[in-house]
Amino acid sequence: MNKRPTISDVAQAAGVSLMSVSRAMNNRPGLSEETRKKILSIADQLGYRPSGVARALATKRSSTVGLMMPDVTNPFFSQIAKGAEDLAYAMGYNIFLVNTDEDIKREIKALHSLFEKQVDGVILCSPRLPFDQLKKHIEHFQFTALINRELNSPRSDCVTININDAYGSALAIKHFSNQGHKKIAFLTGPEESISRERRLKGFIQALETHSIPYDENLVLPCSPDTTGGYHAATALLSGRDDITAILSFNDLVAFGAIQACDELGKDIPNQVAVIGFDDIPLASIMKPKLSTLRTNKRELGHRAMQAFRAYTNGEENIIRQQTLEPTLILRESTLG
Amino acid sequence: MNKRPTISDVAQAAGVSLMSVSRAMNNRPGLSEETRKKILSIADQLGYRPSGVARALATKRSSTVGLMMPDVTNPFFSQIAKGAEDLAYAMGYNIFLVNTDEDIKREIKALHSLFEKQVDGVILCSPRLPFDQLKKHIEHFQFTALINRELNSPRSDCVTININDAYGSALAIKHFSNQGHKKIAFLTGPEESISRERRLKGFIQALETHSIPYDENLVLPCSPDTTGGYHAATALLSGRDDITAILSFNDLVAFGAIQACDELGKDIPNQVAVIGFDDIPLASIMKPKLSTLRTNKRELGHRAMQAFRAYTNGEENIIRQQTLEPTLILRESTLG
DNA sequence: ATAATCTACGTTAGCGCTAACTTATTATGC
DNA sequence: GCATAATAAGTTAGCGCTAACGTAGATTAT
Repeated sequence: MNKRPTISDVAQAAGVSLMSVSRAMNNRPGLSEETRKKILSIADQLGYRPSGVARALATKRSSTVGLMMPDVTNPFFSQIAKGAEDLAYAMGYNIFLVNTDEDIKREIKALHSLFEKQVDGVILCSPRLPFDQLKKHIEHFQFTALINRELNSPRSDCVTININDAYGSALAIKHFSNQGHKKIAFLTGPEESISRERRLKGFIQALETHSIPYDENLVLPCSPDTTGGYHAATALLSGRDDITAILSFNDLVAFGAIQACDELGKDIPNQVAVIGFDDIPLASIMKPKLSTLRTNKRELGHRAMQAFRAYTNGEENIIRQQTLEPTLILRESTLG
Repeated sequence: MNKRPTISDVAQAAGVSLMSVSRAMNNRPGLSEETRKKILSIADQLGYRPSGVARALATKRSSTVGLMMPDVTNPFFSQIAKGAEDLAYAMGYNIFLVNTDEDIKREIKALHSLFEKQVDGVILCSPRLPFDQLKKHIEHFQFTALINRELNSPRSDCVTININDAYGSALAIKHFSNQGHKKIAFLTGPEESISRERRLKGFIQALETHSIPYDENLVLPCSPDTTGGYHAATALLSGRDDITAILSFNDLVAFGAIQACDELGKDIPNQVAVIGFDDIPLASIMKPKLSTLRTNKRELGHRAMQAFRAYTNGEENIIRQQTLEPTLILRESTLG
């Protein structure tokens, strides 16, 4: 690795001042076409690329965005990452990816590290941080997009983008009810999850709407993966035949539940109907094909970056609270 | 957002010089415990966090690594990302994630942007770039880990980490052969893929080893997802019953192939046996549970960061060419 | 013809930090 | 008790870039 050429190397080679090179590289006015071309050609020859670090220090803009999420490995989040990165790429921004593993301590460290890196904005997916702390951190960043989390006090530099979780639950219960289900279980995902809370609220309310009595024994928390769904469903369904429908925190949990049903000899959908959440790519490949509440995950990431772009462009009418509506996709894991 | 406090703000508030603050923040010698504590407490009070940008400019180290991959959405790559990010986190590094969408132009732009951001090293997953260009880019970086790609000319600042693809194919063919299969198809994945090439080579050689004639009509490229597998398998299997085994480029392709078999009324594994590649989390959830060549994806990312750490620590004996061996996991999609 | 404006540059200072050197003070050796 | 060394600081310069301002010469206005 040779020494990296700097702007002065280019300036010297071209026989011009630093500023002329800077202007040429940034495509700014104040140069004749001739000089500009000469500088750019020499820069190219030398393999010169401006130092983003020096530029960031001088301009106080790093062209960098932080993306914090529990786990990229989870299809839900990797899709968000993709949606965000796609637009970031188009904007000439780079993305810092940080996983938190649902660990609050790690979340705090992640926020600190992003702050030190002087990102121009952050996208925080499902932050678990208590409200007060979260708020304090947000204040440090120039711009924040909160995915899957509300903010009670509106800020001009913070946008929230949420799935309408309660509505999703309602859609599922409505369908279950229409199909005549009375004993509907809910595998809720992790107890600290915000989505869980909202979905549970929607679940309970929808039951009421459809005059189905709420039985708290049918509501079980679980880890948000196949194992969690498997264990929870096994615990729930063993030795009883009255539960005929399961709403699951996400598709992975649903898969786990289906596996449990399988082992317990319960036919899906005839003995137990299952609805998932997310519609990950494999939902339509599984057997039975999974009925699920589809959410546009790419769109979540995309919207976050769009809001960031709007904010940095100084646009006025940024929608501070955005909600994406899930849609119920009926496949083979439900009746009808 | 208030103005971010700088090192001078802390120095002034503490009544010490800049260097004392710097030393305190970096935990360097040359300070009494008393002063150190005072400085740290004042820094904390002010909410001071050193500017990574300024530090990077001064030290020429950004504590940042670039991670380039075709698509985070693909479970194979997201696991690599996780493995890398985990160790990066432990090292106090941040990761720039860049997707290339298998697009060479985008790959080049990604490398440029990472170079501008002055990453301390890059991890390149399955780069599609022609060899000469790739080499030229690598020379610009202080350290490069190549995942899923070889480098003919060894460099002290470049490590390659590969799956033993040919061996994987061989394991699959051996098993198929032991089960009496004679007509074995291979859905190879994208034609430009390096893995495809290596697996195909292993496939052909293994056939020879087991005295099975090679029939190029049984080898079909496909996009590396369920759709690709579905279409390829449909094209391959329609109107013929002689093909009894399919090796698939990855698990998604295998799922697609299984779906195709399903629709063609072919029983798995009795009429057609299927082996995938990767062992993504859902492979053991699918019905039938997928037999597959497991590769430790987390380990790939982890090793890349380990090599980076070793390199930056100035360690001598870094293994420049690492190979991970796949293992054949037999489940329900194969006989036996 | 002279002032006013514009074009195409150049100069200077500073972004926030640290490496490398310098200085004052205290501890140690003989 | 005095030289020597160690400790705990401080000072200076510079990392590579750009914002802001400066300037010479050409162009336009009056």
